[in-house]
Amino acid sequence: MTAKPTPTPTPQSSSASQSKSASAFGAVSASPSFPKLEEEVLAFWDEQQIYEKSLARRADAPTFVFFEGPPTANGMPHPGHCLTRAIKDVFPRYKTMRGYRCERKAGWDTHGLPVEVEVGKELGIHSKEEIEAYGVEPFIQKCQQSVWRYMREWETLTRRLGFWVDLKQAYVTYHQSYVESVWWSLKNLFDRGLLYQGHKIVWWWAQGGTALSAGEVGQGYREVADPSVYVLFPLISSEASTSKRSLVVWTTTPWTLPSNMYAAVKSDLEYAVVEDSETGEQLVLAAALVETLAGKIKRELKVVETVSGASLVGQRYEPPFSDYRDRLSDPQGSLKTGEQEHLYWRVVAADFVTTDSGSGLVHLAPAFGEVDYEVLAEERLRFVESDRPELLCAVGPDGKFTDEFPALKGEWVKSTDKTLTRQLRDGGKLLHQEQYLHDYPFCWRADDDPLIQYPRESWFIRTTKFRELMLKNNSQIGWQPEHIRDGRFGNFLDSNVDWALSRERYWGTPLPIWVCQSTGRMEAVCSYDELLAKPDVQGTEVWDQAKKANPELADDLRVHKPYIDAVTYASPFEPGARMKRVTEVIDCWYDSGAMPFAQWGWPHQNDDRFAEQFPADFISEAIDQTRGWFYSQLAISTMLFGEGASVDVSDSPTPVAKDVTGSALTTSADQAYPYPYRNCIVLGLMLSQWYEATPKDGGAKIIALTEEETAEHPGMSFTKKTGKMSKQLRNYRSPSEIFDRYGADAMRWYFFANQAPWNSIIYADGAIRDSIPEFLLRLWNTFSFFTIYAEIDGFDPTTATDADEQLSPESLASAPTYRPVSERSEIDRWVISETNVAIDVIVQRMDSLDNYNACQAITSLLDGLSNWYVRRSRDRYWAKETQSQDKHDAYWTLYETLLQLTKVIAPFVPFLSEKLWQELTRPFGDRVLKSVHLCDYPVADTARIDMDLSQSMKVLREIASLGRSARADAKLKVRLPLSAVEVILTDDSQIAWLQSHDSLVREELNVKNVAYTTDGGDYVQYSVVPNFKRLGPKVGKQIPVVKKLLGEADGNELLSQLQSVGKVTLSLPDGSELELDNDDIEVRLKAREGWAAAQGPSCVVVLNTEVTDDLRREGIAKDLIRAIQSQRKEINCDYTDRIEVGIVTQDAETLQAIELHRDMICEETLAERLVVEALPNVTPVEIECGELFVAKVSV
RNA sequence: GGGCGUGUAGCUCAGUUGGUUAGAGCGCGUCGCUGAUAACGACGAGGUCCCAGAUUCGAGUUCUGGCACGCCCA
Repeated sequence: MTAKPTPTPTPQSSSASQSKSASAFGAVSASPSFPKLEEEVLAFWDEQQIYEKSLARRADAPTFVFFEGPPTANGMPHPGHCLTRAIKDVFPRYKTMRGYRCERKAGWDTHGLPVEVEVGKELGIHSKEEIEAYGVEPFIQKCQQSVWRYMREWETLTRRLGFWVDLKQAYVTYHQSYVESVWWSLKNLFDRGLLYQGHKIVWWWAQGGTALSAGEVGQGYREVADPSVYVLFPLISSEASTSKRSLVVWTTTPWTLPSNMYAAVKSDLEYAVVEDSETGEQLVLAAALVETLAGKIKRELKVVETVSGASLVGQRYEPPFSDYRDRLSDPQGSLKTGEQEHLYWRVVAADFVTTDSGSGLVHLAPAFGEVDYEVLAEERLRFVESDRPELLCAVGPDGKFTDEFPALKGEWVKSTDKTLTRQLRDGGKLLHQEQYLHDYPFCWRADDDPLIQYPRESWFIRTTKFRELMLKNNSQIGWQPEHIRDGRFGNFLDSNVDWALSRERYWGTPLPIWVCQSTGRMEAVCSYDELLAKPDVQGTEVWDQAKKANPELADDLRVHKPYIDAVTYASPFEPGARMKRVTEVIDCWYDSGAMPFAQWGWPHQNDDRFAEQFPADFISEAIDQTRGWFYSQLAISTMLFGEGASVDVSDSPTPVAKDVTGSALTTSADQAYPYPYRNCIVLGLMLSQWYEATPKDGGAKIIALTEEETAEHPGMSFTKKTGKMSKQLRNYRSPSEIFDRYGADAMRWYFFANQAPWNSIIYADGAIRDSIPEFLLRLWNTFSFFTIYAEIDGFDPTTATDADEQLSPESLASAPTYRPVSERSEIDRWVISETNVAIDVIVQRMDSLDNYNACQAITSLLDGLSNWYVRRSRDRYWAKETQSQDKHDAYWTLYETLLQLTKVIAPFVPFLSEKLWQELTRPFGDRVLKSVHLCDYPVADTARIDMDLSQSMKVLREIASLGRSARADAKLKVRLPLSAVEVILTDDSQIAWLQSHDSLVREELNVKNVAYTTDGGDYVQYSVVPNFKRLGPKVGKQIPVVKKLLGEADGNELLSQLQSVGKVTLSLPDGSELELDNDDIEVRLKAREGWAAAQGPSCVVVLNTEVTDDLRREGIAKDLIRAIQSQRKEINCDYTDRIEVGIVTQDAETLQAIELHRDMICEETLAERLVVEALPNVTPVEIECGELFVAKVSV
């Protein structure tokens, strides 16, 4: 093994001969503060407008279209938002470097109930009445202001994370131009007959006076105990003789009983008439539930007869509360068949009735249940139009009983269960009562308010008409992961129902429909100007006055409530009548879905921008957006621009949008599917991981985010938890704190490199911290190593006079010291080959939107560079001769590789890469691009890829690894030289190459000689196994036999047969013979017992364990060198400081070692003098064999 | 109740078209290195691939049925 030379040259020669470039790279901190570095980079980007420049460079390039799904800036961002924004950043950055123009327009979702709730909290008000009392005008003004409250937080996060997006040009959903785009689209739908009004049973927040979307309802489910009552509905018998008989009807919502209309059975279910042993009454219920009920009421129920459900249908009963019956007197109506039937209080058939719980008879109050309502709808169809049953509803929109149920008028229904139950009991109509645990929705913003189902008049979009088109669209979208297409999203589209569009709220896009106050006929309006152009417009002064009173008022508010409601005009449908707007605003999901065109204010403006920026090539959000933004976008775009849209338009009887605006609507219908986004990465949800302890005194829970933090609470026992991030629990670190502690790159890298993005990610604080040494610091160390020696040796890349502004590898070739790669050493060619292989993989993966595997390739490249290339090349940088070609090669190779790597990682860790770029290109000054983000992404140079070399090096690394393993087993430390190792391989294909490049192995393993052979009979046992992949298809069922035969045969024998004849022949039990060639079988090695050996997949490494005196003394010398080097550091020697060394020892062999290896010791440690006595005025350190004195020599 | 997804080492996760020795990082243990050093490296231990069936010469991978968890919807 060659001695490890010291860093050279001397300080004098260094500064003298290389003064020009010696400071070229500058000093690099060994332990950088990444957060601080990132702040500097941010300032640099701002100052130099790098983002703007990166776009400008691609002004004429093909587009890569990205849509920003607008976040609702209605709360503080948490780590989950960082993931979304990081993914949204990495691909546009990558595509930009790959030569595309990728604009990134930010956007904000500003409308909706969440904002209203937030403002309500601030004002201390809750219900719609309170808002009305406060005043709609000041209320929506507050809403508009509130939206900006968290915006700064979001902008700070966005910037600090390095998410490049144009915040200055952000689209905002309440802006007039945006609202008018939405109006245009709604008018289009209206004119095509796709907007209609209907009844809908909705989940209703009575206190807030609004319906909640399915998503909102879903957020509020929690388990509660509700009363479960079995109520008797006495049947009205036509035969007076039969004894009293009642239906047993079950419900968990007693408050709906006053509005009862029917009782439902299932036709094909068996029902039993039983006699109550106690009262003698006859009860009707599902036969399957008789025993259960008997158990509950602890009475015997004797079955009198059984009947089918169908036979019960049509029987009439007395409703549990008689108010309606008293008032309506149990009317009859004419069926379409001509017969008469009672409108209410009959048994009807319904498929949803089960015997899972209850009694098999279900109370129907169609006002308060969607399925109940459907039954009513069917019933109505049986009657002639003038005689249909009305919807009975004794509850007002405020959730309180109305005049229809005078007994409890004005009472909040959910608190009347007890009273009602008592009344039933008093009336002898309550058979049984118990508590029932089930999930029930509450208002997600007002925890204490249970929701009720309630009928509302609502506007719908006929999306069901577009189901097939949406599915077709969906089928063409590149979903990541793919199962979204046919799974969650596909199923959702499959079961599409019409979009309930309207909201009876205040802060939202107003529904642009005006109604004739006389005829009720309607028309839609697509812009404010169109409205103003209507005949005899009145009411605009309301806005004018508000603006006059408060000039600060945003002009955008004029298209909002209440101002827009004041605007009326003359009805085109009847002379003298006025047109007045409907009162509703729309679902803010519609706003977000309109974003592809509304962000440009299209079609009222920006035809060209829209044409160019639609559809998107790439969008990404978390999986909760499946029914949100992913759907709203797809639905709206399909309806407006999809196949057949223009046909619908031309068929429309009323003037359509394109005539009003002059914009061509049909551009889209020509475009190919898919709409409106081609690719979508669906991110998993982010969970948190933390440690939790509950104090014994029952105080508040203590939350620790890392294991270390738990130590701050001695005596507490913490349990590790994984779950949702919770604002209340504060079980996650705020993004800004993460940035301050670890930096944005650390977080980004963790997100990109640790799991496929669609998995739910468990955010663990420690995991982000860990990504620093794993990747960032390792890269930094490699870079720092380079600068230290480049500095010392005065490596000057600017001698490449033709270097281009991106320092591409080709252009560096102009340097006089630059040799073609093919002429450089194996290890240089290897690392360059590996780099190009990695680039090839990374580009492929990133083009497929696969950041995870791209990062894997980066990690393994960095590992090769740091743990093999640099480690094995250190001697070359330390070599004395500063101008040797080998040294030049080493620098150029490392420099190039670092440059390439810097570009490769730029989209992932934009800060660190920027810093590296600045440092690496510093010698070139203004000749190179200011930012790595302005560079082109590297492209693999296939000419530099050498797969054979790559394969051989892999074996070499395996040999080194096995050698170390064998040393460890034999307890022979690496510092002790050994005379030889023998490497036994299965075949000779790589021996020649290995032999000619064995210095790496000799150095790595600290051995004098390496021998390679395929003939290792003494050391190893051979065994032969089938190559299943190849033989499987060939011999099929014989495989187990072949395997057995090969296993039983003598491996060494088979091998020699194979080597001499090129094949082996097996005699199978069935008498046939099977010939196997080299590729059909696989030779395996196993080290024999008794040798210091280790085996790997392709070879066995055997150590010669004989330690001669010479070897032992050399080992001692190396131990001494180590001790001296360590002491050099201890006394703060500079790299090039000279020292003198004294060693005091009684050990004769150590003294011999010193004499024998004096030169090597001095050379390696830069010792000018080495004596075997104490040095005066120097504090000694203990070493194994005595005392060591090291002192700096003053110059 | 329905849909979708997940289940692999102590932890967090990979695992391409089925191929017989299931991988990485962290953590742990042992050792090494000591001028890339508040770092780093090597080696090692650690697995019933959730369970049960089926298909197949061969299943972590395909199919069926369970179980557990998560999300979405009722």
